[in-house]
Amino acid sequence: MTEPQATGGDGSEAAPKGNPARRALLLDAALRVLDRKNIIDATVDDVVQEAGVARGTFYIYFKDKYDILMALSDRLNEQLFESSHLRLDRHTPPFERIRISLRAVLDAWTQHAGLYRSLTQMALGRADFLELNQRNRAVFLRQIRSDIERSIDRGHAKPINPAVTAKALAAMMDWLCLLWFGLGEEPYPNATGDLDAVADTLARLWYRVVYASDPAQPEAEALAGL
Amino acid sequence: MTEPQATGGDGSEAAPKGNPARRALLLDAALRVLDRKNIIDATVDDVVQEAGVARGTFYIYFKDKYDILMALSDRLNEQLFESSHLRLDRHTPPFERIRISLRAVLDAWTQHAGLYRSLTQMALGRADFLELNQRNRAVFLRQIRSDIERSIDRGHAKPINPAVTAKALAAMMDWLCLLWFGLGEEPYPNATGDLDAVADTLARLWYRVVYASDPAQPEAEALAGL
Amino acid sequence: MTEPQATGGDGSEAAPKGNPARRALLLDAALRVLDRKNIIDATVDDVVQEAGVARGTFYIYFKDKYDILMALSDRLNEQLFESSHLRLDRHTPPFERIRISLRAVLDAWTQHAGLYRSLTQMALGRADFLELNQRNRAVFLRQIRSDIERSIDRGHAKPINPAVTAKALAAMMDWLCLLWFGLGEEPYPNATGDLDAVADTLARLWYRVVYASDPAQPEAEALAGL
Amino acid sequence: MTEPQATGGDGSEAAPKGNPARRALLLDAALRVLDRKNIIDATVDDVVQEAGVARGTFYIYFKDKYDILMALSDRLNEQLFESSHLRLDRHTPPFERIRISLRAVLDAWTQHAGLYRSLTQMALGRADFLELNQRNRAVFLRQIRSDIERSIDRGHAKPINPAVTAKALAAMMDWLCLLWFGLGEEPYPNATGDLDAVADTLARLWYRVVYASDPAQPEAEALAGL
DNA sequence: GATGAATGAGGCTTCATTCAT
DNA sequence: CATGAATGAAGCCTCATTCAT
Repeated sequence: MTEPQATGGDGSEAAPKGNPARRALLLDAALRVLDRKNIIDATVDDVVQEAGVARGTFYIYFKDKYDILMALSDRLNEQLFESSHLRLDRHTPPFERIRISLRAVLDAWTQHAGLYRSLTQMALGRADFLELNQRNRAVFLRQIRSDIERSIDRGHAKPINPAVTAKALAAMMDWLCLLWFGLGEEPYPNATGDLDAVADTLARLWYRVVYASDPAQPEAEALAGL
Repeated sequence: MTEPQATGGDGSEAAPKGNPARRALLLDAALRVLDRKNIIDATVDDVVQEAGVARGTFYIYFKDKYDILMALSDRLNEQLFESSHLRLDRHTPPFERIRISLRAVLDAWTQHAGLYRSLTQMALGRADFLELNQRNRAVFLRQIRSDIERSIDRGHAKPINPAVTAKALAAMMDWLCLLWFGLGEEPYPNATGDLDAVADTLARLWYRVVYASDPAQPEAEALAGL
Repeated sequence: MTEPQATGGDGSEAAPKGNPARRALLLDAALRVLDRKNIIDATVDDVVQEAGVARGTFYIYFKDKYDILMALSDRLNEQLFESSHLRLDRHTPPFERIRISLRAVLDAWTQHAGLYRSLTQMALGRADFLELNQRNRAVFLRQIRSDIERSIDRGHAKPINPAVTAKALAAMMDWLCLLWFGLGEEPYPNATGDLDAVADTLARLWYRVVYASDPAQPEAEALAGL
Repeated sequence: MTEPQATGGDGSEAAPKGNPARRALLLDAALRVLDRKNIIDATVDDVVQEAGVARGTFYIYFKDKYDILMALSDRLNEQLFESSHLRLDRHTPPFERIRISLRAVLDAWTQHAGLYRSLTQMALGRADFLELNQRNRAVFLRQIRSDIERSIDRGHAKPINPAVTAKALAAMMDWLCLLWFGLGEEPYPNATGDLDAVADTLARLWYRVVYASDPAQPEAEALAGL
């Protein structure tokens, strides 16, 4: 199903050549283009016009439009990593932990929907982007899975296959957010103005999956979370 | 983000032109092509070569490659509708109902993964395919949602936003299956040989979401369901 | 400049094969099509759809769309010949003769503008249609020329090259009518509702060319002509 | 027939993209192609082969073959405008004025017959080219008409509808020249070697139309004009 | 480095014409 | 004769990529 590969980006990050400001200019332009168009319809021309540089300049910095998409993905990952210092308190109760994490996911999507949409679209069609996608999800998957395993170990719930469950929950968030932020399909009318409420619902759903019960005092916890 | 649309699928189903057998030949060929390639990389030429007909023949039956993709979607929907006579017994217990339904979903995906993948890819890039996608999901969404609402009404579980929950569960299945069958990413190694086990896990997960508890005697119920 | 020829039509009219009614049906359909479209844009499909017959039927009666255009031209010539019995009285004065003839030309154009337009368009691009066009004009040219020569012989006017003058006058009528009836460019606003007035002006113009003077009592003559 | 109207088409004269020399190369090539073929049969491929450039190059400079035809028309208009400095002396007698003008028209046609032919062919089939054609003729029409009106005002001739007369005379020249130079149909054998004689005849014809008489001393004037 | 004109492969689509039924 | 599906040649046009300045 998949086709030729263009770009690497598998960790062996050689120092990008050329003027870094120019490179950033192109990356930003590409990001704006991807908010308007999807990667399939976007052309190198769209990007250079948006950036206000010449056609050939693009090829100094990037191999093709897929290469710049990879670069955007890499840049986003770096940004997310840097901003993930806001760690959760060791004593935060489980429901809160889930809720806060999911809320952060929703936030990330609101800001990078266009990019995620194009990355997803490419993952559906090319092996290298599928791998990128899998790498990006791997960290979250592992975390979800270990949460589930810990819950089972502690006897909170009857066993459930952690691999399947983790994948299913991750898939749920990915696709729900893609439909919502990437394609404009809100879970319910005007949900976008009410991210907290949706995060709360999703967290409860998630809690039920992991603990096979509702959180102890959901209302209290929810209030405490505000 | 999306561009001008070419193909309709707007319900105005005129009697298809030409020889129905030829039309079917092309549809089947396109289906095989979409198992190998995604819709973006596929060309009209791929389809006519696979079908063994002349270039121009394609355009007797379809407007372009997106039109034949729509037609494949329509045909699949008709097939699914016809084969959905296997209704569930009125007295099937909830967990069993869920498990059997999810198992049917997995089956459908194993057989039509290539088509689903391309339909999804198009939904990410074109408004008309997004609408098609939404129409196709609408029936399932309504059913899931009414199950949840009924469960809440009967006091089985504390209230949870049914709209969000239904969307989330549907999204979960869609994306999990797309990753699995459409992109070869198994939930765990060799999961594909063990669809029943995965269906069981997913059903339990689903049950937990709806009822905030584990099914009474999952093993017994599972046995009874065989 | 010209390209391959398809059709003959050089006088050796073999009896048209097939059902004459069918043939006429196609000719009429083609005529209607040529009122809407020019011959370049018209397709065989347009004609058979207008006629309500199958595609292949066309090729039983005609070689291609140029062949049917030739046939339309031939049919029109036959019709014009048959309806040209209304001969002019031997004693009609010159101005009247001119006026009545030109009026007849205008009438013919109002009725066959679409056909004439397409015939002209083809004459601009293909040698065979140019020849057809020349044959069709030849009769008129000879008549105009002999009128001029007679006028010179009788000493009505100082000599003027009859070949050039005849060609110029014929060209004048052809192109004026093509612009007017074929392309909707009226000589003045609402001229089409007042063909007699235009015919009168053109006749006076024509008279001046041939006789280098105005007709003796144009008003009287005009009245006499009614 | 044509005249100083710099811009054609849509009036939005952005600075033409790309290398002007390349653009001129393509224009020249197209002109040569249009001497051999008419615009209908000509293809973009013909032009690029004649120019010796790649297919895609054409599309940098022109939208399609009709666009380059419009551009050729515009360029010709500019050229004619620049070379129209040779103004007539204020005291040139009427017949001379007419003769010299018509002679100039004949000259223009001898040099640009292929282009005029294709422009005419397009005017028969497309509204935008008809408008272009009308714009190009408008200046001449106005001039002819005002000459006629002036003649009438001065009592040179009995009144004749100036709108119709002007259109008719313009049509006469256009179609005569198109037949002659564009389609090779000479007014009489070897007329092309004797443009002055034809111009003289046409001028006399024209004079008769406007003044309803022959010029005072045609022979003397003609001699003076040589 | 930066430019942007030039390239040409590759896909799309129409439509005249044939031919088996 | 009539049909209309099938054919495939012929043009169109876009866009990723190169390269001389």
